[in-house]
Amino acid sequence: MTEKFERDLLRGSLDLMVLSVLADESQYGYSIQKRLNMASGGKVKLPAGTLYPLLHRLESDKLIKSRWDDSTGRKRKWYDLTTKGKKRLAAQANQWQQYADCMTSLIGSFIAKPNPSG
Amino acid sequence: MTEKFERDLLRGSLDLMVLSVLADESQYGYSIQKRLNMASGGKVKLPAGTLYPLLHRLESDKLIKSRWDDSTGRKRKWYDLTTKGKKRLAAQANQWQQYADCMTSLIGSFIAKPNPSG
DNA sequence: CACTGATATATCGCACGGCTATACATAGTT
DNA sequence: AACTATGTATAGCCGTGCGATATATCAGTG
Repeated sequence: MTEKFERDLLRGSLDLMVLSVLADESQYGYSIQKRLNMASGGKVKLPAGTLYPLLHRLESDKLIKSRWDDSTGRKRKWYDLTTKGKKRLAAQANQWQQYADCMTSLIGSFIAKPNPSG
Repeated sequence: MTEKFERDLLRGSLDLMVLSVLADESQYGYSIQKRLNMASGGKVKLPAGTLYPLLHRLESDKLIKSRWDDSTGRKRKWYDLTTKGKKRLAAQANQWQQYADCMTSLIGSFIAKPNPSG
């Protein structure tokens, strides 16, 4: 039943989502994909064609850093937040909250007119 | 002090904002621009190059309909929600709320770890 | 051994939409 | 005349989510 969110809705918040997951602990691409899917109740289904370019972008922006590791049997590229990434995460989270509050009040002020009859 | 929201953050919700404003009463482009700016506390500053193409898109999608009127002295293009637009507005508002709730819990679950020490 | 499906990463190129720049017209003020 | 606010419009740039595609390993099954 759970539908995917529309692409435009995700735009601008995918970075924040990925940064958030990495705040918890080291992750590799595939695990990020699974965790976001789980944590969102199946609403966030990041295709590989979205995820990997995104990770490359975050890394080139020095927000995350990577290391290859195959000591666990599987060859995986692990990611961690940099100091810059942690700051960005805090800023983005704060900014998103402001945005969400703004949207909610905006929608409410025009749609949900107070009902005078109780 | 009030900063503009980033473009990617707005993406996917601008339609909803405009639809919301029109739910209140008939508006023309310029008035929509001003009302969104006021209602958001200066956070939403829609450039004309964003607003008018957006309105044209909504109209070609039959979500709003327009009429020119210069009886008030100024030549303005007034917009109203269509029936389809009202349905879309309700659906979009609902979808946005789900998305916002999801994002909030998602961010919270990874960042704000519960503090065991109280 | 062959086949299937999950795991794991990567890139190409399309589609879409917000925004800058630019344009044009009218009304009111200095 | 000049300037500002009002009012609408379009061309083209640019970033990014995504489908399609490619490649490789591992586990389980027939």
